[in-house]
Amino acid sequence: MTKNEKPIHPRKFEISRAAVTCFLERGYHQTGVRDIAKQAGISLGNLYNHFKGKEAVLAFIAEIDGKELNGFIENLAETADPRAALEGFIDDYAAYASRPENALLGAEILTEALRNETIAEVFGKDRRRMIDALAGCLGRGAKAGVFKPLSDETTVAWLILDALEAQGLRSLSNSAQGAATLKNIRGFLLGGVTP
Amino acid sequence: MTKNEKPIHPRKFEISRAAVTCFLERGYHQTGVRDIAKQAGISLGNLYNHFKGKEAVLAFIAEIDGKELNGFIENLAETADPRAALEGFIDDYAAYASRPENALLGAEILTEALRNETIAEVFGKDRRRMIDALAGCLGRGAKAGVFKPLSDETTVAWLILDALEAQGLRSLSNSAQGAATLKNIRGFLLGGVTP
DNA sequence: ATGATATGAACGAACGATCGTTCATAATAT
DNA sequence: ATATTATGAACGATCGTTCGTTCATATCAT
Repeated sequence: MTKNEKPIHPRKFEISRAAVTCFLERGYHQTGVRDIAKQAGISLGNLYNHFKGKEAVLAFIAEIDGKELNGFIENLAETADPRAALEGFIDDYAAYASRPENALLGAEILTEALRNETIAEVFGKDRRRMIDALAGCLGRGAKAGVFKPLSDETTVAWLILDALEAQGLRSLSNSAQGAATLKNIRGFLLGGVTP
Repeated sequence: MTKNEKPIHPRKFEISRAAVTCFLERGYHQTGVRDIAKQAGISLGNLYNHFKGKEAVLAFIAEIDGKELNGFIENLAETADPRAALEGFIDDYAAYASRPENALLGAEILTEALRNETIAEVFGKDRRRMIDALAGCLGRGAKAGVFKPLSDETTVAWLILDALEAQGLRSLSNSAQGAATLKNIRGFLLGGVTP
């Protein structure tokens, strides 16, 4: 299934990178296809040779973005010590979520996903996998006795993700004292799972 | 300051209610002024007799929305027992945040606030007041010994708000088992502040 | 090697629709 | 009569998309 697809044209990535730049600057709906083409340095018509339309560009971006989560998923699954895995995840994902591109683009994709089923599907897929990996880590930790038993690991996993992402979004305007705040969030979350 | 302003024309509220309906259905940027006027049952031109423009409509909505938080703020400030205040807040705000109008409109306003300074200001004001009230509640509780001392009450206040709002947003697509999930969130949050 | 044919990337004019806003004017109320 | 409230045509701009076309390169037959 991974080999019978023809390789993706490099231009497609160039266009999607240009689109990201535009979406970050002005937002998805405020960005026109002409803006993307201009930013990519190509013609309007050529953009449509690589993408079915504007929505397809966002879907492609969301897909790439989703794949970026694989690193987190692997770390959660492969780190033997659940506590080390969780602490590592919190730090790494906090750093990821507070990078302006990720924070802004994530918000953009999330709000679009609220009304766009296509985007919702692409967006939700890897995200769901990450929640499962995080919940799995919590479950293993509870079984090993390093975490307190939780009645619903998935809910706590979402809560952790929510806290980190919301903080990342907030750090856009409050660029100061992000590190101190993160330390407090980390402390609260870890305190909540420690027996 | 509250009396030297002329009373707000009832039509203005009608228009803003119509706009809310449209924004919920299609989103802010996807909604045209004609949509709002039609939904309100008035002419296009007349809308501009009551609002300076489209953005002013959203700002008005954000302002009204912000005032809706006053009830929560008062409860947090006036309830003598900090624990009762916090528990009441979690339940009430969870119910508030999971109502589709509030969840969707909140997301809409938040993303717009990311790039629109006018909206950001209107949106952030009462929100900041609520965080302060919540943090104050946590502080009083810690002093009274019913909560554990927190190194930064404001950060925990944001975390509580984030968890409830994100869950509200999630309940839009996952309309089932919202009550059970909320109970788990509540448990985790309360566990985190209990000595 | 040479010419014929096929491929697909690139272009930008043009389309119809819709956008937010303005404005001259009509209706209504005081 | 004088404001106030209402109307919808009209404006210029921009929207996402389609279209016919060009052109360099690749494939193939001879």
